[in-house]
Amino acid sequence: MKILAIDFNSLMNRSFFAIRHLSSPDGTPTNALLGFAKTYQKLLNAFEPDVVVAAYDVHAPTFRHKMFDGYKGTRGPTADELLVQMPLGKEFVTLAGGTVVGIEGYEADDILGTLAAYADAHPDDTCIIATGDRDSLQLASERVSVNLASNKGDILYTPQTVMEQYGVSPRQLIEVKSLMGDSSDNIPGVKGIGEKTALSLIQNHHSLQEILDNLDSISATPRIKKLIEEHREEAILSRKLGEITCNVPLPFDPKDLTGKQPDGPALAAFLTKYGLTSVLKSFGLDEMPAAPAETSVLEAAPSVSYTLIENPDVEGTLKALTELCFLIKADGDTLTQIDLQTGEHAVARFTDKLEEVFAALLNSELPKVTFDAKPVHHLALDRGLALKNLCSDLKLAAYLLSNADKSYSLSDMRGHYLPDFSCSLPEEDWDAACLIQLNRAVTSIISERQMDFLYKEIELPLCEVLASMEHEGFMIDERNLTQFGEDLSAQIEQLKIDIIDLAGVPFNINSTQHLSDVLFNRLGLPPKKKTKTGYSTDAEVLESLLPLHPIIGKILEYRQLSKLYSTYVVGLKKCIRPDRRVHSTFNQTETRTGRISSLDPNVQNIPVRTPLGAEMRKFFVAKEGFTLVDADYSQIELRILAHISGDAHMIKGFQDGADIHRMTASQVFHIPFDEVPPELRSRSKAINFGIVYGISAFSLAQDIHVTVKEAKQYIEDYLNTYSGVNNYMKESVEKAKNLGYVETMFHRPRALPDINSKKPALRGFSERVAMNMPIQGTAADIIKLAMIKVYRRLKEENLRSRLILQVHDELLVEAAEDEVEKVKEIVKYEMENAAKLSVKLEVDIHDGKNWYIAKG
DNA sequence: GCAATCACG
DNA sequence: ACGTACGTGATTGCT
Repeated sequence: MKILAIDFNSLMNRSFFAIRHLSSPDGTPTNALLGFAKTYQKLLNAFEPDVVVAAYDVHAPTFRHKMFDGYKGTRGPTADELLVQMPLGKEFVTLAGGTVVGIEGYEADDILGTLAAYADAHPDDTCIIATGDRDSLQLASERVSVNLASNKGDILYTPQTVMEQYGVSPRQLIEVKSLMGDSSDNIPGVKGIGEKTALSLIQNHHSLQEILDNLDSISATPRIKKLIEEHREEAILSRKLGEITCNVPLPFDPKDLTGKQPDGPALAAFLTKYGLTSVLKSFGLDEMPAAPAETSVLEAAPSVSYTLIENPDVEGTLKALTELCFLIKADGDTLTQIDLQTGEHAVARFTDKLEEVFAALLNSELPKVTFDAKPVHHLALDRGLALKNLCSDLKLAAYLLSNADKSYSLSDMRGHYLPDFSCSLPEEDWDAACLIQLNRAVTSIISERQMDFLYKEIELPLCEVLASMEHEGFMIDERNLTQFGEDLSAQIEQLKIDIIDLAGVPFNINSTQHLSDVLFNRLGLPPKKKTKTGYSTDAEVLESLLPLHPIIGKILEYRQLSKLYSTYVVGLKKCIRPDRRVHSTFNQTETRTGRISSLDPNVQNIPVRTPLGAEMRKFFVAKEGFTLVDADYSQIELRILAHISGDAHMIKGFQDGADIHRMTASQVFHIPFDEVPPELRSRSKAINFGIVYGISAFSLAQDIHVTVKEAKQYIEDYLNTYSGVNNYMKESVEKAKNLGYVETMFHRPRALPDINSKKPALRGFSERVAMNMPIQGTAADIIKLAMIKVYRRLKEENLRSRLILQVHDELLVEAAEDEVEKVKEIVKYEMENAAKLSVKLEVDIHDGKNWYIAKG
């Protein structure tokens, strides 16, 4: 049997960069697909294999890493344009009679290696490896040859040709690489040794091991010997990294592989759909009856002919569909228009009997696709309906794939994922006309990036939970809030009088410029730090000036009270609706880390840290007959750090210790747990926080009021104690530098375009983000999972209690009084079991009639 | 529309 | 030599 083993990613990648931008009429990029299909055809003709296996990577390097090998053009195509085509390439292989295989945790190389090893072990079998990557040359053997695609045409490598070109055997290429390294694969090698030196060393001494064993006697300059000695460990590591794995657990036994004929009609339809007529001909399918009349339309017209039907029969329209791709427009709660894409080139527009259409649409069991589902959930909630079986929300998809954007729109998405989309409808109708195609493109990319779970099991179901929380709202005790405001207002007036009296001149205390003039010019107080526009008057500066003048204390008090008054009393009152509740909006597509944000009003920053501020929470109350249940994760970010770094000391700390900051002080400073002085505990707490944020000695010093030198020493002691944490920090930054992004446990990515910047400030910032985002983001992923589980249980168990709020590590339920114990049990269980980590997740839970009490 | 400040995790 | 903690939103003043 002759096996043709294709490095799918490598050849798709090459085709993508080799062929100028092309796309099918619906705007789907097709250049990589076309190049790959042609290459595939060429390989079939050249080698006439019995079976074809296309192996793909199921690991991180699919995104950005290897992606940019060989990219030298001036235009900046994004990785997304290639990723969209990956599933299409796989579909092509399947239709053309090949077998597609990818294995979690392995790269395509390893699968090719395993197939090569199979051929090596079976005298009747041979294997041809088709790739664009020289790494695979090490696989060449008596019955395995490597067809390397290159700019000068393909070259077929056998052990003889490898020997002729490199002067070493294929297997020895691994030894060569252990010395020279490979920057694209992040294999270090020996710094200072390049290809020439590495080849000559291996030609003379055969293997890395031999060189290391006989370092004194080898034929090399003293400089080279010194380099090898210094980088001995890296070389040994590189030797391991550079060898392709040849024992991957394949999902099939190679001996069972049988040659399959192409599925002619389906292949013809596929190639036609994507406008690949030249490939159609080379497969001899251009005469096939399955090729529909569309061909001519596709090739002739730059814009595809679409139909838009107004107000067709709803039931009849839905009956013909397998998936509902729709957009709903509303003015407040009034429906104004519903668009439904009824085919790749057809849109139905409803403007009449909208309530009926809406109900029919929502009641349908079909999978649903839309852009921005939360408002649709609201429209449904207002009507006692539910949006079921939502399988894609393109706004959420856009956010997951690129969370750096300020806003998301279908038009931007077309520009990015379907760059040449065009159709015969007026441009204002394109949003409704592109849903099917856009959904296909983005869901492909989400799968390629291992983000299916994040998308389908976290963000999509969360959307309904957030809609419900917004719908429920939070009851405000307006009477007592107003009273509190009046008390504040009176105090503020008195403080104003006192301050102006002490200043000796009337001025606007709210103006930092006027205040700065009074403090630093008129009263002659010493300025501490500058802002862009002048001297700073922030709380830190004022506190340092406290002993110098009685006005300072008054200003600090004024600031605190006016913040409470303007933001939390006046601001909050503006948001109270007739149901006596505030209905915040929870934004699911805002943050770079995956957290949600809250606005109008922001219920995630209600005061709590100062005694007076915490009073505010007494006005956030449960309705009649209900109680608030408040649950918060204990130290979730540090627990996640312990888990993802695998640091043994920190994990042990969490297993033994009730008080992690004391535990840290004890472990870092070698003091018995019970004898840690308060000062060291408090410093350790600051270090723990700093570590999570991506620490710098300067900032830590400023935070805990020690010298930078001392802070540096603390960090050093900390990282020596928690060496696993130290390694995690280094690896995360290293990963960011290589891949251009970092990600959470659930594969939520964050791009870091400045990570390799020459500007120290930009680079430093990106490095800190690389350390922090996976931690903060994983915590966000986990609490989102907990919210979904709590929401579902409250619903399934027919409870009247409702989830009403999330504050990053805290959930709040408005619980019916007779359900409180049940609710506490559910919330605690679901939060603690939302994810399985190597340390326990612990939740503190309390209840009370208002938020102040429920906080515990 | 930005800068400064301060509220939260 | 350089400027520093990570992530948000609301208010106020000023250009």
